[in-house]
Amino acid sequence: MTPPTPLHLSLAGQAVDVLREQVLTGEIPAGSRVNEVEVAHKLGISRGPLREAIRHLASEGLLTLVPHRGAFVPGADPGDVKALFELRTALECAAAELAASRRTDVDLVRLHEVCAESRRNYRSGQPFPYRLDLAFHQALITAARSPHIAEQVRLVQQRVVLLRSALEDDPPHQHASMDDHDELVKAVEDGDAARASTVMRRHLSRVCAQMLTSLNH
Amino acid sequence: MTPPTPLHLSLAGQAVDVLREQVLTGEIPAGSRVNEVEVAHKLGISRGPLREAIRHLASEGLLTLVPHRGAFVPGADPGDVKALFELRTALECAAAELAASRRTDVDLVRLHEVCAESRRNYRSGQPFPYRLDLAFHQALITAARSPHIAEQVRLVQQRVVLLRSALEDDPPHQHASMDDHDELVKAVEDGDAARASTVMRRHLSRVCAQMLTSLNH
DNA sequence: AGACTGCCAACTGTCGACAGTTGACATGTT
DNA sequence: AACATGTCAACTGTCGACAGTTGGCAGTCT
Repeated sequence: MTPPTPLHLSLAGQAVDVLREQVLTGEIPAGSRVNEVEVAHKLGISRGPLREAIRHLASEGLLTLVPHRGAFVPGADPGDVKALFELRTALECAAAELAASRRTDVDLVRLHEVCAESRRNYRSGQPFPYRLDLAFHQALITAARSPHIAEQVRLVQQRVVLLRSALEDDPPHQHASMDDHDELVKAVEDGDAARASTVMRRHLSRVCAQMLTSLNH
Repeated sequence: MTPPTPLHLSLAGQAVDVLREQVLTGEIPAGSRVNEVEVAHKLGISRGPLREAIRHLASEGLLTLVPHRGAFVPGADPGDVKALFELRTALECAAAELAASRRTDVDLVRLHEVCAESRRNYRSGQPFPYRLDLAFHQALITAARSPHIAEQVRLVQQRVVLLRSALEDDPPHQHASMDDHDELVKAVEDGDAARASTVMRRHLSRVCAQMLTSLNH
């Protein structure tokens, strides 16, 4: 059924997926080094494709390259966290504004859906899975309909996930986040771009502060 | 004088610089393909480092990769230009806000310097070099002191330069841009973040509209 | 004439091997 | 003992060659 379609991704592409997963889940812990021959052998490929995969992940900020030394999983530096959240705030506030002026009905349905699932999860007493938080922000940038902003948001959120994996998971303040999310959906629903941006900024500033305190134990 | 320092960048790094230059200046025209063996031979290197260079430029948006076909210099699509400027606006408005609240005296000196040179150039009757426009925006993001935002702005501006190289250069509206720049400096000097953001948004919206008209001849 | 089929050259994807550099350990010196 | 120097294994940077895929062209059939 896929005769001409190269169903099999290139080896480099596959390696990117596998490595990204391992880095984001902390399977390859922060600070550790990626040995080319070792990993290539483990993946059953040669060093060429693996190198391309490593460079790709480095361009996404998931690895840091040191000439003649190799690739390392970056750790969490408080100063860098603040700078990263400045970028995230710039991107997601803009996304919130655009979403407020461009959202369709299906976007709103999706946003309400995610919020409802969060509430359900909260009442069940279970810990707040980051999955739901990501789903919310994902739904928002979808509503913004700005492909370049969406791509950058994806990259930044990925780096935030990496930072979180380096933290001993403090359960996120689900209640505060849920309230922020609800308020955001309301602003987007009303088409109030300015309010959406303001709420997003407050939300992210709260999340950032929380991560910084987690960093100092 | 640089005994341990690997003064010579890696071959891949050198190739990145050379290729970036050739792509941005239009020496490799939009739509054309980059033949690996041919270019590698021309640069006197092997295909390995060249491939890494190509992938790197692709991650910067300066090349588009097609599996089993190779790398192409992307052309200018009006819809994409709008989306790109949405990203640029998000980033540079945030930078303008931050600059207004963080700028030091040396930042202000630099900003005034660039504006003054623009006025001098204008009075001399010469065409407005994009160099001065880039210098202004560069000075602004320096004043913002947000490394991640700065990096992303650099990448976006690079793509704008690529778009411009694909256009038959219409001289930019220097007068309007100069006024915008002056107004921006004033807002930054006053520490008025909201105003800086507003002016930047208007400025970029103007520049974007101008590029779109240039696209339709 | 037009459409389909099978071949072919060109190019990308991948591999294994060689060369140069780095950090660490061992040895010698003050 | 602390420091400087020499040596070495491990790893990255680079290269040339092979295999698989793509798009185009010639030839054939309707």
